[in-house]
Amino acid sequence: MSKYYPKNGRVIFHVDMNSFYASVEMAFNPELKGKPLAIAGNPEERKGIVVTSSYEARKHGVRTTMPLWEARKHCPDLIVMRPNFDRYRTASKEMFKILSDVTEQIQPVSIDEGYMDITDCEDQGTPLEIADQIQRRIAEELDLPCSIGIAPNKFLAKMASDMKKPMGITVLRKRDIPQKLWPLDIGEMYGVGEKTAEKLKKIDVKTIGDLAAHDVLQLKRVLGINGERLQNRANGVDQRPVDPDAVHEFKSIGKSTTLPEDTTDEREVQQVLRRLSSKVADRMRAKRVLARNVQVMIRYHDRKTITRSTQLPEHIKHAEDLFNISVRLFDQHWNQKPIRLLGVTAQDLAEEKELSQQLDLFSYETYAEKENLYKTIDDLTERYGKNPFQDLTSHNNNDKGNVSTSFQKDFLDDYKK
DNA sequence: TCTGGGGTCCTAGGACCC
DNA sequence: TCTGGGGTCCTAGGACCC
Repeated sequence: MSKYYPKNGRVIFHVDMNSFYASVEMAFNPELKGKPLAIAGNPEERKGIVVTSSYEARKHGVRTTMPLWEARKHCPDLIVMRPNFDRYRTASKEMFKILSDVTEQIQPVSIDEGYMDITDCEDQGTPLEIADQIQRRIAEELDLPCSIGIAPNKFLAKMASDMKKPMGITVLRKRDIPQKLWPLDIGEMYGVGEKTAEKLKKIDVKTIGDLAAHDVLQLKRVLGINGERLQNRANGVDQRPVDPDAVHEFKSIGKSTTLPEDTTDEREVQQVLRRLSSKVADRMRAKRVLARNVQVMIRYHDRKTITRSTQLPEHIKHAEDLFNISVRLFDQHWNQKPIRLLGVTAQDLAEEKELSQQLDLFSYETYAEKENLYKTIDDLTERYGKNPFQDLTSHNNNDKGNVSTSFQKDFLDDYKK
């Protein structure tokens, strides 16, 4: 068995759920199986783009980020559903629970994929046997398909899981690279998007193999430090460890929304910023973090997007502080043109417990009060024509979408059937 | 009839300090 | 008389991923 576990190397899995949202809906309602299904936002609110689609829908040309009207043109029988994020989160947790029966060395990357380091799992079988067992359990217990890549590092595992879908298991060893990796179009490579692919094709790098063999100095001139890194990956070199803690280390928490219609109405903007601030604050509280930087995002009618941020003298956590600061940033930078999207993001986060000593001194006091930004609610009322915090409390209660607890139980019961 | 929302990482320039 | 160079912080924006 030990020959499958090289002494001086790692064995990394990349587990990738296949068309995850659509598959969860099919597990939830088996009548949807085999039908062309798309998960999409509401077109009435200008959010009607395809987030995920089933393989049947893809056969007809439906693609992720395609506007719904275009998807329907390709596939008139398309069944369209709004996303049910609570369902997806529940299914995701169950999926990672199955992975954690193999090893604790798991790094979730998103709701539907993660890396595993199974180097020390020799006692559980060969890598292929372990992958097969994981795939079978996820299929049998959750009724969900996944693909698994097996490789000596994260990059190769990621590329491998992409090679056979759905329900594939692909081994990509170093010696397989020339035959399996290098022929692929450069645009297929993880880390190479539209812009980078364009730049690379201009210097005659058309496949991953071309990248592997190209003059590194020219790559660095064209792509900066990323050129060298991408070339290393193309040669199968990637030292990044599987880091189970990475998922807890939040760098930012943001919330943004496309408005139902473009607006220049400052009152409306403030209402939206208030709602966004409140949601961000809710999530900060849930994760017990505070922020020392606030960023607003404004997207205009022509989709030109600006971000403006400010560093604060101390950490904040209250919705009204986020709101005050984002309104101030907005006022300072809005060019008076119609707005399509607004966003509020909390950055430079710190854990509450690490700040608790300082916090004890002023935890009941808001940053706005402390800095005398607005001395009283009356000042605010005067400024905005209305107390902007008035319905903040009721909003918090109404707007959590917290149907989940009993609902998740139902869903799990359904799964266990 | 276009093109969501959640993130991360990197770069580059200016301010400021030594 | 005629301006170096390194380091850090802050801000804005680009690119990428799912």
